[in-house]
Amino acid sequence: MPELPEVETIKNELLPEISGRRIVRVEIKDDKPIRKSSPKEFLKYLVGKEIKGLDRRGKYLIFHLSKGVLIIHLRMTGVLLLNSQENERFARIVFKLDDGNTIVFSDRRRLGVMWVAENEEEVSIKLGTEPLSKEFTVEAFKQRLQSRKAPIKAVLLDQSFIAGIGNMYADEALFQARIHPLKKANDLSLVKIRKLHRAIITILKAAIKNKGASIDTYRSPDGRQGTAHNEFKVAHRKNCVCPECGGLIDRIMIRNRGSYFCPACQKLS
DNA sequence: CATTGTCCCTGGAAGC
DNA sequence: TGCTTCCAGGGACAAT
Repeated sequence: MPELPEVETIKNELLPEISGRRIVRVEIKDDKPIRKSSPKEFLKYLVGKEIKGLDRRGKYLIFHLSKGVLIIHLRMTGVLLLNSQENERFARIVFKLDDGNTIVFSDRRRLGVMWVAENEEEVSIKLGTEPLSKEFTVEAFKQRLQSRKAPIKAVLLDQSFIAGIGNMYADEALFQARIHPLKKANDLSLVKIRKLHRAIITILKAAIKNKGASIDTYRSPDGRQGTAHNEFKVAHRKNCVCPECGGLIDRIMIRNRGSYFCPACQKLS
C-alpha cells in the first residue's frame, strides 16, 4: 500500500524520466479514477501540456504541468509504471509522452483517484505537517498532540495531523517508540513524544532508502518491489515473534484498521 | 473542532 | 475441484 516512502520512491524514480516531456495522448480504459471533471475535460486539459516537475505531498503525487497540475492518489493498490512490459490487466489510465515513453496507472481495486486542477492548493490546505520537513519539530508535535484524546494510532493516521503516514509505518513507529497503539495521544509523556518523533523520521527515511515496502501490490515505476517490508518488526506480522522480547505480535482493530503491536513491549499503562 | 462509523472496491485467501 | 465468504485499508462523508 503506497504510503509516504512508496510515493516518494515513485516521485524520485519517475521525475528524471518524464521531466520536460510533453503529454501527447491519454488513454482512458476506465474513467472511475477521474474526479472533479468529465473524462473529456480531463483529456483536453492534459494533452499538449509539458511535465515541468513532480512533487509529493502526503501520499499525493503532484505533476506540475506547463499550465496547472495533475494530482494522483494511489490509495490501496494503485501503481504508476513506466513503459510497463507486463500484461496490464488492471491498467486504467495510460499517459503517452512525446519521447515514446508511457506512464501506466494500474489499480487492481479501483480505489485510486486523479484529477486536474489549477494548482495543488486544495490538497495542501487539508494536509498536516510533512514528517520529513523542518516544520516537524518535537515542540510542534507535542503542542498538537495536546488537543487529541483519541488513540495515538488513530492520530498518526489522520492526514490533517501529519501527512503521509499510513497503517504500516504507524505500527512500525509506535513499536520503535514502545508505545501502545491505544495510548491516548494527549496522555503521552515528553519522553515518549520525543521517541515517537524520532521513530517516525527514522522509520520513514529507512523505508525510502529501501525503495518502499511491497506488502500488497506496490511496485516502483520500473516494476520492481521495494524491500522495506523485510525490516518490519510488527507490521503485518501477527503471531510472529517479537524481535525484541520473543513474545507474540498481536493484532487489534483501531478505527477499522488492523493494528499490529507487541503487547509485552508496548504497554498501555 | 475532534471523533467515530460506514462505504467504496475486488482479487486472493480461506472455508466448506 | 468449485463455490461462497471474508478480508485488506485510505479517504470522503455523515453523524454525534
